[in-house]
Amino acid sequence: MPPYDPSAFPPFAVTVDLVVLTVRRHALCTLVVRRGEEPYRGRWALPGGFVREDEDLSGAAARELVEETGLCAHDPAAPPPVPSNGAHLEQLATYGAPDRDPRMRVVSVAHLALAPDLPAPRAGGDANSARWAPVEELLGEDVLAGTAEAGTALGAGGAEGSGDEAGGGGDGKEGGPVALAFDHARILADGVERARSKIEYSSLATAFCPPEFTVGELRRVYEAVWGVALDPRNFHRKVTGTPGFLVPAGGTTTRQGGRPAQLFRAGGATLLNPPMLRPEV
Amino acid sequence: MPPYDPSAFPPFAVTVDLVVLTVRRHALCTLVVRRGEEPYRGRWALPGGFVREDEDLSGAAARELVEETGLCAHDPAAPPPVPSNGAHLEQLATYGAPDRDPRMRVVSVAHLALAPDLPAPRAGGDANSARWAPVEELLGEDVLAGTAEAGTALGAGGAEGSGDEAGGGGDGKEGGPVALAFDHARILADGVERARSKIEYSSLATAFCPPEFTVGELRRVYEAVWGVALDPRNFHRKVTGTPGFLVPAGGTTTRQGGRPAQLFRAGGATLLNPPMLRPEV
DNA sequence: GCAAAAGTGTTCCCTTTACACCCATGT
DNA sequence: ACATGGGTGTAAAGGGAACACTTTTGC
Repeated sequence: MPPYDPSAFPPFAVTVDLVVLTVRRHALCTLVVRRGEEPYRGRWALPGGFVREDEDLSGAAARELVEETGLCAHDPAAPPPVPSNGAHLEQLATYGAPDRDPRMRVVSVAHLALAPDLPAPRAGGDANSARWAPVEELLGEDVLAGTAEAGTALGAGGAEGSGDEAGGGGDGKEGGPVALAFDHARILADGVERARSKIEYSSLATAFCPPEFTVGELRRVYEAVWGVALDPRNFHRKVTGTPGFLVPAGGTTTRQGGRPAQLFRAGGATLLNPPMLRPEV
Repeated sequence: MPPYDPSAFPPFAVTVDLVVLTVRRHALCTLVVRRGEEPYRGRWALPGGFVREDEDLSGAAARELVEETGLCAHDPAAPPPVPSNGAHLEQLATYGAPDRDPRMRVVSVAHLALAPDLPAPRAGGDANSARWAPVEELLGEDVLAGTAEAGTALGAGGAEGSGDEAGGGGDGKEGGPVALAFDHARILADGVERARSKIEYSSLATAFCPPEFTVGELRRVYEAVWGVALDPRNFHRKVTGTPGFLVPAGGTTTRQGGRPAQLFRAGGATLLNPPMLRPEV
């Protein structure tokens, strides 16, 4: 290791970028903000910002998350003072290619946040400069589920919510798949992949749900994130039979129509054993 | 996002640290180097160094790995020019607490490398300033396998290699578990945990083996990394029955004693499906 | 012959899967 | 009545754990 001479190492800017995922209208969505400056002015980007002098990395990520969404994140590795309101936050990966930002050398520590469906994004003052975008749109995921059949089970093509939302689809600049700024498409893809694999063996899928939820709602989270259709009967048996995954909350709800469903809260277990199995292909 | 004013963000030093793991004498070991300067002068630390101005993060990690071990790493995400000789290299996590280095603000992007057993570490010139240390020693892992029974299945207590090695055990300064410099114990623990879980569902365990190896040698890798004893018969059936995991290399060897064993090479598969199951408790 | 490591066959059991069937509500 | 989603029962198929048994070397 070379000696630590303050003039012997190149200075870097360090930022945190956030992949904030949620499930809206049966589709996996991520929070993007419109860039106001060059480069990539007008393009969508992941929210993020500089790490401050006195701040650790997860602290910076939690601060950005609050600023962008109002969510108080729960980072299992963070010290107690951070209040939790259900959102999950974890470090994803770090991106530092020399040319990833044309202006200077920037190393970005990306974080992954999972949140329940929120009313509407509140950007820094400007309302239409932030939106929840389906990841399928941003990544051009024709391969989201492999086959066309799975496409009928979920997403914009399904029967449940094709009505457009104000400010949602018609997003101005680009037509077709929207290209994210910088290397943010790569970061988003890595975050989505992490979420997809992590709900297999952990109870993290509950982070997409409100505090109380039904088995059916949890199943629809898995279906949206994985892009598959799951057998409701076997899913019910599986999740209720895994100790510590779900605890009954007492009430029932009929908000999905049909027979009233039991309400559950997330149990204490974080690791699922045996794991949920993601269908092949 | 605030505007990019070069004077508006605090400058950071960015380093890469390496968790280089290997299996020696049936124990999981990591490469540590003796620090020559303050702070932590004389203490063991993970190898690492500054990221250069024109270098990306995986490039810096690969360079450090060559400098410390002579290994040419294979990073699946890296561009072609990097030659592979069997070692595996991947990004682990990034550590950036404001006080992790008392002298300045340093963000370290830790990488995990898995290597076959090497003759001897070659530090930057100095021979006894680098060594392979059993992770058990560095982490005080009484909980390595949970029960005492598993301890008999492997490690220094086993029957196969209790003879001491020159320069190995008696390491000077500290008595008992050696405390690593900085937050390197945390980084090492994260790297070990990553390796332990990743060999479950990927073919990465072969990165600990020489180019040609037997099923028994591969099994001893799993036993050393997990700290458990595995049934040789079921293990054999499992790995030879997983398509793409192993391909016959043609010859046999008797270097382990007993009946000659078939030699294999790592197959093309990187993901194991179904995964290897780590015994509970 | 005996010890040691490599392989094969077989049995038991648990999980997953597929699907028939019943339950409780809204319209 | 009927559509919709919630929940239970059950039988077939697949994979893992445990272990008896055979094979091939060195001493």
